[in-house]
Amino acid sequence: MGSQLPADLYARYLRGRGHEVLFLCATDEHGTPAELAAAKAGKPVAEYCAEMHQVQADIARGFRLSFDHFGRSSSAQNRILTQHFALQLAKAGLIREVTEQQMYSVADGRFLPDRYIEGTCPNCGFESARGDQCDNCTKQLDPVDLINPRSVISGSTELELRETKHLYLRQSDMRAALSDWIDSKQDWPILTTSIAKKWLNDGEGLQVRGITRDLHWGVPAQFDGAPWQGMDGKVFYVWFDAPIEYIACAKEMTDAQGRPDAEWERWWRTDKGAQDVTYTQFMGKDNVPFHTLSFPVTILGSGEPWKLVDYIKSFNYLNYDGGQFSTSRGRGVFMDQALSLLPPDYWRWWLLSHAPESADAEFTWENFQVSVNKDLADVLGNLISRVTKFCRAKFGEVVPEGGPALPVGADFIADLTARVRAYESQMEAMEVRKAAAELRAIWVAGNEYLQAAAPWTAVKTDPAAAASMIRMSFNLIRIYCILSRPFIPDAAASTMAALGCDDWGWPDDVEAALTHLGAGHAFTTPEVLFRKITDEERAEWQVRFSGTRA
RNA sequence: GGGCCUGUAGCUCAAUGGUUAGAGCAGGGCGCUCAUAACGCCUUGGUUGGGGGUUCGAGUCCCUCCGGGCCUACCA
Repeated sequence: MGSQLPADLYARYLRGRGHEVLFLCATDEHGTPAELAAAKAGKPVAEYCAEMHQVQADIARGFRLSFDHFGRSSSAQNRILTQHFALQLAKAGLIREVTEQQMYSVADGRFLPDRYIEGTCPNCGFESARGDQCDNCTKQLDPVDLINPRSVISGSTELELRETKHLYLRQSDMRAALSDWIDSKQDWPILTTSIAKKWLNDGEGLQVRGITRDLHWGVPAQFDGAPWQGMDGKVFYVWFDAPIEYIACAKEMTDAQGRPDAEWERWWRTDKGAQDVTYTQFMGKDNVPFHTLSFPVTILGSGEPWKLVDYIKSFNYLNYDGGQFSTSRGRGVFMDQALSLLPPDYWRWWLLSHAPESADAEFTWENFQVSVNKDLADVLGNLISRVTKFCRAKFGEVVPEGGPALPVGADFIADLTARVRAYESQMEAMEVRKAAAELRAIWVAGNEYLQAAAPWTAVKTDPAAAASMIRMSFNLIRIYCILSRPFIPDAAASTMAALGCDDWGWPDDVEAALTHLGAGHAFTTPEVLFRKITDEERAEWQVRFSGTRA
């Protein structure tokens, strides 16, 4: 959710500005964790993943994520495309077969990744050291170093080294091309490029990497036309097939709609219309290496004209009240629970205005309460309330007529225009926090205006002047709906509906937009747009989601 | 161990090497009465983690120490 919300914000903004947008997201369904979770739930892995996808889809809908398609990496489209890329990479000489020894758990009937093996650290004697590293003394380990090794999955000590064959991607052959490409991206976030450069240059540089695993669940690595033999029962590594799903996802969409391949290819093939596409990816920092290096190797190495990413926006982590979110400990409020407490706009606003762009961010209930109550209820919600209720009381539920067309001077319009342009700049730069701050300042400007104009005073002596002020205030609210829609789509839509308007045209010309709704236009006075979070609720939630110390 | 990020007001965060380090919230004062006990104006508050250096000038660059975080290639 941390990176999906900013992606949704950006997609909605671009649509609002009239751009054609294809916003894709998918569940990554392969890998050891998915297999184990399914086994734990006592379900076939395919069934389990289908259920999980549905859960994620419901959450996405609940948060109003405006995906054009929400795909699955286990789709037939992705299987075909993943195998296609593997074949292309093999033809380009970028894949090699390696036979190696790996730990096999007889009881579990599977090879175990290093992390799934525990034992006593030969260095410090810590009894729960993992196969890759000891959490106690931080020493790097190899599973064969462990004393009394056992499977994390079953606890079985019946482990043995077995020979197994895997495909390796010769990423190192592409090092120079990747390095040039990364260096050309001067405007990427430091977080993105620093992670990429670290992997490119550290130690011996970018290394040949295994792209298959000994699993039952995944895209089969052995298929018709595969130039390698003896890979039965092997699947591609999740991080080989998952990014390819970005592409396959578009085909899932057009297939589902019964539309031709040309319609997804124009987004993805630079020889079929994608040369004017701007491709932006949003992700948490843990995913950066796969998007800056391994996926580009797949794309570039294929020798085919696939669209390469133009901008990668990466985020740090969101922590919960002094520590990490923890599913097992019930620490933290999770996305499905969040929606049962409050509507999506409340969460969107907080999560976006506090997006962990420069450093890890922290969620606290106090901070959340203050943000929602102050920004949404007091500044924006109350502004809409005071304008509509004043109008209803003095002029009825129509935009009033009379007075000057615009009751403000050029300086007011210039100032508001400057703020709108600044907001656009921040949104285009994907500076999420700064955009939120600018939007809030634009809301505040509405309250400042009302205070200075004081239509409640003017109405006593010069009703026409007051009418003009209120008329402009309605138009200000309409502008706020348009500007705010990427952040708080539900509130924007309900307010726009209350205004009896469905023209979401972007206020390129702020002055013109301030007279868009004319006298006589009927409206309905909206109910409380954002209710406040009470101290009692906050206290209760704080306790409910504090978790149990393990 | 190595690499990267980070440390700025009570809290959350800003500040292309360039006036006196700024916002929001919290605190204090005043105003307003249309509004969701809301809004507006003014205001208190800083040895920019410590120390050293470069520079006409350092929150920003360099060194060092301290604290927090991430990564280190079979977790994904």
